Amino acid sequence: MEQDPATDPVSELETHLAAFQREFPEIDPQVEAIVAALFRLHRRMDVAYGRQLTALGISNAEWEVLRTLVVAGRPYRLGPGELARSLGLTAAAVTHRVDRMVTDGLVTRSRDENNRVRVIIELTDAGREMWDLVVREAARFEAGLLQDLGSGERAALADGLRRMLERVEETQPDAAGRTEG
Amino acid sequence: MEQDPATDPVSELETHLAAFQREFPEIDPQVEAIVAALFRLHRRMDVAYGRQLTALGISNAEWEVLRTLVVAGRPYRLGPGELARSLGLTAAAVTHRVDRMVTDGLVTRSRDENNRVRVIIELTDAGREMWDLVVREAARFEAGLLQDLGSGERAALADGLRRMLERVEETQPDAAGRTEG
DNA sequence: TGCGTATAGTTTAGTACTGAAGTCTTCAGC
DNA sequence: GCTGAAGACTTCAGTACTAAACTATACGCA
Repeated sequence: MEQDPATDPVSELETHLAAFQREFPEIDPQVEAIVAALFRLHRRMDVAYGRQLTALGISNAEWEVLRTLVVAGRPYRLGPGELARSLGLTAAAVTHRVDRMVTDGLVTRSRDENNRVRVIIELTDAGREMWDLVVREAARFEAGLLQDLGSGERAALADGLRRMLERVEETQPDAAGRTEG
Repeated sequence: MEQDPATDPVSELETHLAAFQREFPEIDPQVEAIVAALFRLHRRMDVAYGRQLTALGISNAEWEVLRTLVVAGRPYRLGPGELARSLGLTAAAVTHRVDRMVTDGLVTRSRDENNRVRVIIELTDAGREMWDLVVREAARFEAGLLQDLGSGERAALADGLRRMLERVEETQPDAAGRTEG
């Protein structure tokens, strides 16, 4: 990775973009810059969240389930099938995750007595408290990432991302979004 | 998820943001909007890339290895250790991935005769051709996502993402970035 | 030359996921 | 109220990963 100091790219992102220009000159560098920054940023944030979660004693998988239940609203109950759709997982994976979370006391699993085919996964008080804890930590971290940007710049960023998201949702309609972020 | 039509959010993103405001009113909604859009966009794009790759006959894992070799530049050779660092995987995982890719004819594995501890993973012509094919498809897709945005808007988006990335790299220095995107 | 340590990569054991097969509950039709 | 089909979840078999143990080569130094 050693390079001539005069042209040494400052970041790994620049190295990547330079390599792309070298290998594929006909690709629009601005498009590639946006996509590459987006993927790198996501990756880094994901790693950072993982660390925070580990420090707080839960896994990323458990956190996703907690968040999905909270976003669903009171009384914080969903079936395995609903969870699977929201999380973009198979029902089998949800069965395994919920097994672990019941052991950890974050959720309970019970049969719906009105319709015994259905299973109800419900957030416990401990689960809700864990959620609060994680969200506060994450919000602090996220605010830090954006601290350099003024209100107008944030609005421009949010707008750009939203418009890309609308496009991708049009283009790829059935790729059900897991409740991420 | 049924809601009053008058306030029915148009997208799943808005549902998520509304839920966050409801459950956690003290969080800055603009920050949450940026982070949530970013994660959703990444997820959708990831799914879209996965489909393209499947259609072209390789997996996402194989694609990551091809890209890392190409970005490294001619003669498109790296050792398992370098690949592991770039990809954010363990050396063990690289061993397994390369096993599959050798079978598929995308790369070759050989000993460095000057230093027999080292193993050289080298892109084959077939691997390079596959890379070209994938990049062209991906570039078309990415350009489509950005087609609504003017040059100034793209610059603002790229700038915002880059500044977030710089921040996260400062805050989380050792989370080596895999060569993603 | 030969020993000890460091380095590069592979193998092994264990975890989390997927797709498919299986189990149990409900409901419609007779 | 029995039977068959449909639906919701779980179990099973297989895949890809990680951490840790292992193997083999290289290097420093007497």
